[in-house]
Amino acid sequence: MPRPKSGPASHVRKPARQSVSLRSLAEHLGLSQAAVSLVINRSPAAKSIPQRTQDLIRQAARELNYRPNQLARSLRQQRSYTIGVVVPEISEGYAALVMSGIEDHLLEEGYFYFVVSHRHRSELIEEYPLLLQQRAVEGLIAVDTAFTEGVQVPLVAVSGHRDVPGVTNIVLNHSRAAALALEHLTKLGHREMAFIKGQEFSSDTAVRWDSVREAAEALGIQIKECLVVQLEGESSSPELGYQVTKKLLASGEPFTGLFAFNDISAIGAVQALREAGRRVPEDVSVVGFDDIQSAAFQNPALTTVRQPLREMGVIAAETLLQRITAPPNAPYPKEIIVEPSLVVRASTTTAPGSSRDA
Amino acid sequence: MPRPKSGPASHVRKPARQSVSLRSLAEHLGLSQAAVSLVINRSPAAKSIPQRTQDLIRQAARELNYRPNQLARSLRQQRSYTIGVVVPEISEGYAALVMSGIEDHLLEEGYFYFVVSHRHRSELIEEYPLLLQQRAVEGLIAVDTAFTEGVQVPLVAVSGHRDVPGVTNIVLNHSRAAALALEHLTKLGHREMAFIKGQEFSSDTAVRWDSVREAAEALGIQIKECLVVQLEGESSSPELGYQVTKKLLASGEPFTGLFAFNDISAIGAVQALREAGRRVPEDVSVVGFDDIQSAAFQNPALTTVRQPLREMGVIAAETLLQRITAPPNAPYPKEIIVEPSLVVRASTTTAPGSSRDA
DNA sequence: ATAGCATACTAAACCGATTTAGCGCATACT
DNA sequence: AGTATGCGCTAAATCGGTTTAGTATGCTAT
Repeated sequence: MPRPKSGPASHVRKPARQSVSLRSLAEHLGLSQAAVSLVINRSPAAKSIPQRTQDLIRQAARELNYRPNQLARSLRQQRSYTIGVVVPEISEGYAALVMSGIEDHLLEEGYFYFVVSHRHRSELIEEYPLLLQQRAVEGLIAVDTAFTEGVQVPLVAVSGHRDVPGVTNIVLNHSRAAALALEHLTKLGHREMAFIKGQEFSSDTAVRWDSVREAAEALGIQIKECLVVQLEGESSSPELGYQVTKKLLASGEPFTGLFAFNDISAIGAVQALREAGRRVPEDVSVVGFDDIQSAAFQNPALTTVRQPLREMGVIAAETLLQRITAPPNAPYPKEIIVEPSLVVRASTTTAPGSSRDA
Repeated sequence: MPRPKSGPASHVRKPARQSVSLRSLAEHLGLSQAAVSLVINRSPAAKSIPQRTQDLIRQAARELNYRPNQLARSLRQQRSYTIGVVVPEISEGYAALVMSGIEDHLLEEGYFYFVVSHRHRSELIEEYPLLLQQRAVEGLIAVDTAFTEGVQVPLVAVSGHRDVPGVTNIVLNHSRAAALALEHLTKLGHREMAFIKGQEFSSDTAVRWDSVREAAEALGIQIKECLVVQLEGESSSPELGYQVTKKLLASGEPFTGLFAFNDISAIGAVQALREAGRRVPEDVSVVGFDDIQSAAFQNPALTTVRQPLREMGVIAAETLLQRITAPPNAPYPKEIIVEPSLVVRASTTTAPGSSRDA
């Protein structure tokens, strides 16, 4: 249970009182706490305090190395300058990239953030937003995670939520993403295509699959049921893609193109294909999704549909801070759509025999 | 400047007062705040309060969905149950693995943590520990980051610090790590070896290099200056390893084994070798370092010296919490050594011609 | 002379909890 | 009768700041 223990361990140590408090600083100066506080915060109310006194106060603060306690300040001001970030896991790949975008913007603006990962355990998904709000976060960013209720602060979701009032969704243009991948493969002459769907619990799975079907239809490609597999399990290792690709191969149904749910599974797929004696890309072209850092350094380098993950993190942070500082009933965006792009690398090429066919 | 703006934006919204406070709950019950607090926290002092009243209090708390404000609690108790984690960057690979270990243990124990990344900018390395302490963190974990001063709370460093009083270092047994790699290569018959050293700023660079030299000497291997290159630049992309390996190849000096500073650079190295027409592992065996998740899914799968990064994160968190709850002047470990292991995969094999030679 | 005003501050409330000392009453004991 | 003990609570201090209302003083204007 992730809950502060009321009486932890044997020795609860009383940490040394903060060395220099506002009170001690004020006493040192022979002034009131109020005066010191006003000056230090450059409050407009300090305008009647003469420059000389202000200088003395600031100098003393510097010399004694005074640093106001943020806990106290937050309590009084009802502003914590803190937000909560909820991710499925702190993985290589997806979450790390989004987080680095979030961090960039937040820290620049003077906010700090808590990170929690729920590893798809539903009791944690319920509990964490509450725990974070107890810690006075001013807003939440959910990465690929859907909350059902209990969120009273502004919430921005990076791919995950649907139409819940109060949340701003940052979503990829999935139609375009699917079209990019399938157009690329068809242009290369591929007709027999296999697909790896995402796990049931991943919020992108359904939308993405719908988009794939639409794009396929638009391009006149028929999707064969036996060439569709679905990732299972919570790990984020290529192992999952490896497993389902074996299934795909076992079906005996021929295919020359493979569109994976993400780069991680594409990497596993490549391995399985190779073990089965299929060369990538000569025999099978593989397209991944996300463009995580290591996609470019696979062998062969992975062709993939790029999600601007870092930017999505930045946008999430920006939007959240805007919502936090906006007046209570101000309108806010329900959805922000970001565009994918196709990154063509070495894992795709013309379909076997297609140059003759054409 | 990462510093809270005193008057941010135009509309500073006064967030809705916390819906139900201790005060309102107590009023609702017609009891004092003290009584309610004692019962809710299961304080021993509540023993004189009859069960019936306790039940009423707890029931009301549940019904009104009372959740104590942690800010207020922390201020009063001088315990924030919060720690700060400082990393060079929120990358795929190293930091992500360590962080996931840290998170695992911390959240289990009811602690939350702030993450900050400094991207090797020295003013941030100085500023962040102070900023975190202003936010009342009870301890710090520094990942591959050396603080010079200003840390007044327990500090645990995961590879990075040296001999500073007050810090617990979690360090890899570098001698053993170097020995593992070089013994493996020599057993495979390699004599001509190239090395990629870490960046100047990486705290592991120096120790690791010393260990490599010692191990080489012990094995009777001569290290040629022209076969030693050093990573440069702050990015954590394989690009860096790619660049320096080109230099290595340009020197014209022959080599059949390559020991890289980390997996990321090893991946770049493989790419450079392959572009130069050298097959891996047939012509050159490559050993990486770290065993990041994607190492296993490279092609060829990377042989590497594994650092137990996740475990190091767990140990760091455990040690830190122990130090936090220990009495003020209790002794604490200065150094905790963790053991590397060699993970043999497909990027190393017997040296060209060595089977005939033997 | 005195109202009016600016200057240079301070007192005290407040944020939302925790925690110590102690009060009033009933019962038990000496 | 007087004192001790236990019960069932409460008052009030406290954590370390922020912020509003106000006070004392001196000066100017009428």
